[in-house]
Amino acid sequence: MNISKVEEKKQIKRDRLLASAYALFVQRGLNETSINDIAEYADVGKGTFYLYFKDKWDINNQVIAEKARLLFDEAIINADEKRIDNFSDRLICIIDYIINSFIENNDLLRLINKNLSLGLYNRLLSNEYINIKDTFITELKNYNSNITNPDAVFYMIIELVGSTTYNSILNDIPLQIDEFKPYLFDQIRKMIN
Amino acid sequence: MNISKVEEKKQIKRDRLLASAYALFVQRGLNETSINDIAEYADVGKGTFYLYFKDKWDINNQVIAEKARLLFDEAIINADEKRIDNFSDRLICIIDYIINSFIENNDLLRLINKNLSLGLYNRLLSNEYINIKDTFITELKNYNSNITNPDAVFYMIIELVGSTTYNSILNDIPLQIDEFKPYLFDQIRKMIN
Amino acid sequence: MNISKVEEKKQIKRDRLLASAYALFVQRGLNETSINDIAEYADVGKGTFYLYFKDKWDINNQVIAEKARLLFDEAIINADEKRIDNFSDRLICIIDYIINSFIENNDLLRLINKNLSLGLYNRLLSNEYINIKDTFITELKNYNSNITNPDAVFYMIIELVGSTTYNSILNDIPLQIDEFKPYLFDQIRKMIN
Amino acid sequence: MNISKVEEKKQIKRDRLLASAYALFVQRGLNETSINDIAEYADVGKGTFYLYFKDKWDINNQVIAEKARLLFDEAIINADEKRIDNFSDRLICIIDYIINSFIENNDLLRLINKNLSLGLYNRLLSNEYINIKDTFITELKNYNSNITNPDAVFYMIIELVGSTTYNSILNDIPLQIDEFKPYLFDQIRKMIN
DNA sequence: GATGAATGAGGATTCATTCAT
DNA sequence: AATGAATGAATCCTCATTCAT
Repeated sequence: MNISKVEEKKQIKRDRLLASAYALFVQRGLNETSINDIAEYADVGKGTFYLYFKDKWDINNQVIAEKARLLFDEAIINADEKRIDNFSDRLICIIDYIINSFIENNDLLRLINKNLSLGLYNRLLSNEYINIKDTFITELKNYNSNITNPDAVFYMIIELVGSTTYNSILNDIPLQIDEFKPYLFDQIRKMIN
Repeated sequence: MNISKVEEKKQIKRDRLLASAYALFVQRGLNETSINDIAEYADVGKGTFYLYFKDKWDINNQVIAEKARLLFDEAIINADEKRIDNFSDRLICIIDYIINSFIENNDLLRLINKNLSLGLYNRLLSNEYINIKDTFITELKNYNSNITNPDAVFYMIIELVGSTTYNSILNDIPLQIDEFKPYLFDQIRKMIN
Repeated sequence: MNISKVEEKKQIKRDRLLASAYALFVQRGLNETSINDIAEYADVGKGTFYLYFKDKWDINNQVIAEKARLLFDEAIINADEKRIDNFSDRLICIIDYIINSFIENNDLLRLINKNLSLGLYNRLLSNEYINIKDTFITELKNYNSNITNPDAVFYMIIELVGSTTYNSILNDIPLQIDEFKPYLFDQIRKMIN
Repeated sequence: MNISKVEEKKQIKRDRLLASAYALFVQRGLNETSINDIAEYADVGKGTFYLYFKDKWDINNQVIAEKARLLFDEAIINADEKRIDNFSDRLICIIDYIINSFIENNDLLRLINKNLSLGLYNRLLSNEYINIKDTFITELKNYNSNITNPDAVFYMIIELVGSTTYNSILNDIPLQIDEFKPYLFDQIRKMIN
């Protein structure tokens, strides 16, 4: 069909721009990347950029959103495949998968960690496909009915993992990630028990 | 003496520039503030800026360092005055003081949170006057000899507090800071016990 | 017939583009209107514009020509209907009609006044349907055979009316148009007598 | 003196930019001249332009204002030197001087005629040094006390001269300027009598 | 004939940095 | 030491125009 062919081409351009932006943001950082750079690297006209994105921050958000969603999806699928019944084990499994992905892809860690704004962050956690937060909270309540505020627990886990793994993976602070993981997971188990 | 008078004048210029930078960074953010802006707001020649600072990032680090050190100092002095013997209570007291300062001064919270790079961060924790980290670790060991890695605990506490309070104070997420505090402090006590 | 239907459709597109250009030129001015704007406002593809017009200045001229011709035609028809025999009265009547139209439609006044180039101007005065200038000159000669150069008189009248009414209508300078008219008409009568 | 030397240098840059803008506007027109062009032609850094002018329209207005004022001043000085007592002769003398200047400098005519906005126009007529309009009106009243509205007469003369000479000088329409002058001056005399 | 995606030339503007005074 | 005029690289963004569908 004609229409789909045009749409397909558009999708390709858009994808090329996203990939280009990802590569450059990761390489040099957002501030040091110009729209010119992105278009050039994507082998696309400068004006084409503006057909798909408003500005640098727009494409940055979309890049992160896409990458982060992909990562979450994979982590959950992986946990599903392992058919772990116990909630706390399942949670650790998901977190472990994400941490391992970051270990293998430091650039992604850097990008997500540096640029995740609150708005984007919340959109990610409750997107149309998988409402991560609600699922977690429901499951946590079943698992441990003593917890007075599952919401608070959820956020503390997210923030604790997010902020500590960054320095552990990239700078071995306070410990190398492999050594740090036991302490982190131990802490998480304490939080939900 | 003449020399001291000159030194004094220089100090005044430097302080004016730091104050100006703080005001503008807080108001518009680092990216949207130019060196021209800083010099103008400080009522100082544009060239004068370069006599005291290398570039925008240099003055930014110095601004944050100064403000953060001041805050830590106050927090510790305050705890000292209260003569709390119990380690965990003392720790909570210090953290509470810092959180309360952030509640009263959201701009400072925003500035520190957004711009605290690892290098600066570590310099702050172990500056010449007060080695916060070492003091903490020594005291923690005395308090609970079962803890295998006090370093890891220290970092987890720092990161947990840093990342959760930001959203709690500014966006009431997951809860208003006053409601969130009990959960946070509870968590910290768990960590060191 | 098919052919006429196609022609009709083409005419509709062309008219839509002209109307769109008129609206936008009047609203924002020529410089601030892009071809994209015109096509979009006309609800027509961007490429379609180029099937009917060469560029912005082309459509601008056509817009003005159309609007101005319409105005002249109306003014003359109106004078004809009134069956005024006396030449000077008839002339004033025509001018008065045009001024009144401008009073009611300031946008048109602005558009014509700002963009009337000499070439366009002369084309208007001597278009295929009504040769305004020649008619005037012939009638003027009959009316007052003492006038040595009717051409010069014609131009002076045209220019005097054109330039003074603009500021009078839009800015009340030197007077409101209603107060200014007597002086202007008086002057015109002097010119042809 | 130091200060005056710096100020002098600044004045030179500003003048170079004005001269450059004049040359280019006259040559290619305002729309076809970029700020880059102006700076380059003035042999000045691109950024320097912005130290002295806001944008293209700003410098354009200043160019015209300067040139027009110069012209008026010259015309009046010239008339003063001739010591013509009779008001109508003096007026014609001034207008004649201006027209002759335009004949010798068509570029100036084009520039002023195309870009004289109302605001600028009024500022010119009543600048701090010579209030042309007020002087005219006072003198006209003395000359002919029968005139009911000298203001209206003044404007009509200005507009008539301005608009007819443009086409006469540049396009010989309706007549060459030398042939046209008698008709124009005759008309002006009629207006004030 | 109609469309609108793609392009890249071109223009406006900002700003870090230098340097003569 | 202090200044601020001068600079031009760098960047953003618009828009006329083309051309494949």
